[in-house]
Amino acid sequence: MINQNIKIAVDAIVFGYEKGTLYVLAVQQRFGKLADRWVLPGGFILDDEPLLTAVERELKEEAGITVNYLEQLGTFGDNIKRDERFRVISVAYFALVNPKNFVLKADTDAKDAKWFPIDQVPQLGYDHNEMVNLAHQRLKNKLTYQPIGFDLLDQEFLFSDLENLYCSILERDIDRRNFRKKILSFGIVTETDKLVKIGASGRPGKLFTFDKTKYNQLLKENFQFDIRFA
Amino acid sequence: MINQNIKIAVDAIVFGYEKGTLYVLAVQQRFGKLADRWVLPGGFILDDEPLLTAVERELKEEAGITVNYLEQLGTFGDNIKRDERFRVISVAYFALVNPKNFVLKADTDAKDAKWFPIDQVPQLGYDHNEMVNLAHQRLKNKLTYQPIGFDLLDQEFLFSDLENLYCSILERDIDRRNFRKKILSFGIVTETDKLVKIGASGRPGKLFTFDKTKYNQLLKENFQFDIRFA
DNA sequence: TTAACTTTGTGTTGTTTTTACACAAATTAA
DNA sequence: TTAATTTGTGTAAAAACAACACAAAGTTAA
Repeated sequence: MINQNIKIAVDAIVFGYEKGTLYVLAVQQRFGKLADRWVLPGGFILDDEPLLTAVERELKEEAGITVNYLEQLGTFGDNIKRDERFRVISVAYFALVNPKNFVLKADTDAKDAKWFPIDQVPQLGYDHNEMVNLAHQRLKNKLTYQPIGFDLLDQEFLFSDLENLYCSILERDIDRRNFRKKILSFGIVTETDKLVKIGASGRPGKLFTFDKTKYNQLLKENFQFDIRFA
Repeated sequence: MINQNIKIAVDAIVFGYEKGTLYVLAVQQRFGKLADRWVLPGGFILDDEPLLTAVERELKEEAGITVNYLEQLGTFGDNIKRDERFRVISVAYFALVNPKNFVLKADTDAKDAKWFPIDQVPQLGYDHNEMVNLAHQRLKNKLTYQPIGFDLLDQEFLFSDLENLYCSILERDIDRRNFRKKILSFGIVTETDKLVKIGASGRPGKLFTFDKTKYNQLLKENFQFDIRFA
């Protein structure tokens, strides 16, 4: 008989983006050893609950959000002292959401839920800073070879929004003309006929949308999304 | 108090390569519900044992091997009926080894250990075929952006060995001249002064080695290994 | 109402990278 | 010695990338 005193949790690194800043979601613990401490949203899974379901449930419970994109990041379990009673192994998930779509609300276990700019994330409990770093890396990489940036934006966006998102997350300058040319060449972003003026001043721009159906179709024909430039 | 009746296991998808064929390691179970069934090497982790250590231990115990490359692949846990007594969540690891370096020997739990050509893997127990598929995909992808092919070859190899490895694993033709030019341009493969004749006939070729130190150094200078062509 | 400012939108050219392609040299087997 | 096999090498055309500037549409302030 196997004698194992280990419990399984899930945690989520949820990224949000707004006006040139990348944010990470953290919640403040209400109970336990680390009460008041900021940690990633997450918690123990139920015996009959799939991992993904558990993450979605916790995000709903602790912050009141439903994400646009969710994938497994990795499993962490060698920080054996998370709880005194047993070892905890945590499966971390990488998630993207548009913060505008939700008002954060801490429901049950969490005292508070809050967006932290990625460069101002406080010291989190457990090994959660490590998870954030890994997820941040994943985000940067993935942005260049998968069209996940759209999951951080409104459904309709200005080309400059997309460009700024890439600039700020990848932390480098991008040539506006080359960027636009490249993205449009893929044929997965379509122009609507809506003109819109956003900020204070300047020429109004057209709104664009990401055509997911087209993208999935192209994938079958061996299309490879790829944005990498100086 | 958390009441969770779940156990944690690790499993490894170990790839080996020899003469144009990619192999996966499987072991035959000796005990339990699935006795005689082929499965991936793996098993339950100990309470105080890091995940990586557990995989290495199982590989040693069940097949007598030590791998060249090992990284986490993903965590599987939604196939709730692996064991009747409890749910099992398994952290799968991706591993590479040069089969020539070992004679497989099934030690404790395993009745037998065997290399299966990737396209002749039998139906494995649990969700192990799914893991193999995911790992196979990972191998193909990773081969193009990380120099992991060398972990499947002898320390000294012919350029044609490397080329054949890429051809056969990626299942496509490669232009010999362009491939060589590209790889050599990275400066991470060095030519030894050894000439060697391998097969039956043909002009002897020089042996090459992968310069890992040089590679690590280049990484710090933002070098990006990348092999993708028609 | 005009001038200054801000943001969107658009093409071309030079440079680099990728692709396609063929033949001589060294060896073995017949 | 001839045929077969494998290694080793360069060039030219095509495609992709990088660099770059100015007009159009709107707002704000003098």
